[in-house]
Amino acid sequence: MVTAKKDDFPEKDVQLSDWCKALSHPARISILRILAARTECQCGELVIDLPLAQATVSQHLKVLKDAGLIQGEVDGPRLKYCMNKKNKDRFFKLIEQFNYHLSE
Amino acid sequence: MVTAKKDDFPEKDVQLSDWCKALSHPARISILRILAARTECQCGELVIDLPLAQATVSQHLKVLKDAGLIQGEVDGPRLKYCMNKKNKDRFFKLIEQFNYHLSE
DNA sequence: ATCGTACATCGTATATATACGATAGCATTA
DNA sequence: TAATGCTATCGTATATATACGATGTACGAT
Repeated sequence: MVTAKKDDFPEKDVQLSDWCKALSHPARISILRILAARTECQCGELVIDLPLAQATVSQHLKVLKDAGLIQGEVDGPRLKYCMNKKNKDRFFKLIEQFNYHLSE
Repeated sequence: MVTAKKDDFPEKDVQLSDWCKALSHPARISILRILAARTECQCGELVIDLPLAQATVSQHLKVLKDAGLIQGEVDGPRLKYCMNKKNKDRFFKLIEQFNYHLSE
């Protein structure tokens, strides 16, 4: 990329594409499924369930966190992750609008 | 990536992540919007509407085509692109299922 | 104070993605 | 046949993403 052209596009589409990018790896989709099932979860538990090294899982968590789809909470001695429901709902609403717009 | 771990994940999640990846750039979201509005469209028309060079637009079209979200049709002398409605509907169905699964 | 546990971050290797100019292919038109 | 218009592909530069071992950080337990 000589220069990033991404921001020459409508804000809404940039937001939608950013969220889609956050879901563009099956590990991150799996993480969201696991978090939904357990309400909250430590990184270590995810490492057990996923075919990836701890550093890699941590990296995927960062991507989801930066996209605002999950959040980390300090729960006493442990760091627990959980879904950011507000943004999750925003994402699915935006996707639904997009679908509606395409189908008209 | 030393080795791609992608395929160690459930087929359904790989499919969903592939479609999300196809939507992970605002140019491709814009292209889908334009195609939906015009039913069908030539590459050249897209180049006019997007802040990108012709080669780059063609590359984005390839990504969408490879993901199965659009298709090219030879219409007499011209090559016209249009949505692949079947796969588009599959994608939004899968996304909806995913949302349902997360909300449970 | 030391140890162990849990996790983030660093460093690094490699693969993909983004962007564009240049060029090739392939019809239609002159 | 030559010129034109449209688009895919090549070549190339650069930015991001993926993956993991090693290391750093924080803190409760011994």
